[in-house]
Amino acid sequence: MDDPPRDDAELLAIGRFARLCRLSIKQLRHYDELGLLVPAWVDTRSGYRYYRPEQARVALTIGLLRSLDVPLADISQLLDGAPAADVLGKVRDQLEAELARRQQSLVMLERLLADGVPRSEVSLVQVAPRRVALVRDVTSPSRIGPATSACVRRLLDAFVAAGQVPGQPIIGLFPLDVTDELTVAVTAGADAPVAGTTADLLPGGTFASATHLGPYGQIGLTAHALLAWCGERGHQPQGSLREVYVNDPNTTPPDQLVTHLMIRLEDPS
Amino acid sequence: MDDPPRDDAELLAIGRFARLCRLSIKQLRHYDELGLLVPAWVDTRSGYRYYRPEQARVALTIGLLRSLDVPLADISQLLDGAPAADVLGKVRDQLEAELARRQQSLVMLERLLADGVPRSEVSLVQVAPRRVALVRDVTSPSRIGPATSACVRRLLDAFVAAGQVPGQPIIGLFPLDVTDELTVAVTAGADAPVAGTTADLLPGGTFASATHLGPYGQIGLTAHALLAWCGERGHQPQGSLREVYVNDPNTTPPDQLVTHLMIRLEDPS
DNA sequence: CATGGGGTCTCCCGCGGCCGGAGAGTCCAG
DNA sequence: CTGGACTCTCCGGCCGCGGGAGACCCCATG
Repeated sequence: MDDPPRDDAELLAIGRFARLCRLSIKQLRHYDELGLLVPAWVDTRSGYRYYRPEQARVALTIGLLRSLDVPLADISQLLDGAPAADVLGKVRDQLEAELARRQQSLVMLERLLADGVPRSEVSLVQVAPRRVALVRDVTSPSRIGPATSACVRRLLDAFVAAGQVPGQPIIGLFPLDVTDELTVAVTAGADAPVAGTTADLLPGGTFASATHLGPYGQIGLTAHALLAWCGERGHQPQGSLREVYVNDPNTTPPDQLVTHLMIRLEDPS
Repeated sequence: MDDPPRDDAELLAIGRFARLCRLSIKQLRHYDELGLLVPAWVDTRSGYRYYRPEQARVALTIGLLRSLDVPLADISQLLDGAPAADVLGKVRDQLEAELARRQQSLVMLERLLADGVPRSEVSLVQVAPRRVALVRDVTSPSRIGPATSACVRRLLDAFVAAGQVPGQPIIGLFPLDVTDELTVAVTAGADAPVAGTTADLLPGGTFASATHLGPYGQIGLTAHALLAWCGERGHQPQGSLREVYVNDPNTTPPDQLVTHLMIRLEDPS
């Protein structure tokens, strides 16, 4: 059992090794426990861990990757010989998504700081059912913006290719329960079917409606105000949130974009 | 004790209320426990929580702030009437710093993906002590880049104001143990004192040296290689990490910036 | 050869913001 | 009265350690 070191002079106790590779003793013990960085020799009697100086490179690499917030599980895979491109690529993609999300958060926070928590005016409107052409995509919460733009492009292209003209402003449909995977759809009025799109019927009924002024990235704030209004009155919103894009974002400055937000309320029956 | 509700019809059990304000039951219970959002009435016999529809606005506000990663403690302060500018301003600053850090991580990850974990060539050099003019600043790890640039500007301005010319390339000094607060310093050779700077003597001795090619933001990778080299050989680095800036970052593309990294090794005595 | 001081061990708790599940009790419609 | 849906509390888990308690160990002195 006892694995006698061939050359004691080379072995470092955990404290010296920790200083050498700028990790804490706690970290080294943790990495040992996980099998990530096992000491070159452990005294079975005292339990003391001893490291070889050559292990410093691995230790420093772990520290480097940790400073980039790479999870220990991924570092473990890397050290076990998994292809760096796969593991780090995945980590990079996650980091990129997270970064985009937090940048959105920052923008929202700025607006909250400037205007406070919004309390938009909400009105009740009656809407008739409407025949529409629909384009759909499944995406993650962080990709809502780009995914919606892409859908709008596909929708408009389909109208152009079919030689038709949208009958009403473009409307986006978004599920209310935002989980990690959601379906976005954009529609435009169309009495005849349009190739490359799905014909659909948007239900009518009583809707609560609020108007958002500003960039699309901050629609969440007005949506919050709208839902708060419904909640206060005990209305249970049904179906998707509708966003009616009044302006063309290509020709309108973001600060002046107008969007109507609408949510169907339960039937009063 | 039992607080009879004046109007039962208005009260919602936790499940309905959760659906109304798009929170999970677990979250609501947690917020109750923290005193963040206390049910309008709790049946003392069964323990059932009942909420009033008007509470939906607060609940949704909590959800909104949480979606921006605002910590519950800060939300709690806000709801207790703390000035939004203070609390949210602090949150925004933290988010901004975190964002900058992660963007650096992303850049580093990209380089790691392209080049793998670096293994720079390291050489031993003898360096003589040197008289320098020094400018110092205390900052956080995420602000190293800007803080160093600012120091360099101050240093050069001081030389200009004193009508002197730096004798050698500018050298940055950085502590090896990066905690949450660190002192950065930049120096340039100066035989005579320069007003607005501190006269200092950089110790000489044996140094391990590696050369970094590329943006300053990725110096950490070469520093890692240098420390790994030292560690493998059991050398205990001493004092600060020196960065010798060979080019002028204002006239050199980031990809072609050359920086010598040097770290003093312990005396062989 | 004892002593002391600094290293090191294991074990447990805590952080933040929940989620998942177990096992028991509650509510309400048929 | 029964059954199914709802709700309760309590416990454990996540991730990557940090802090601290209490016990043991190692080595350089006297």
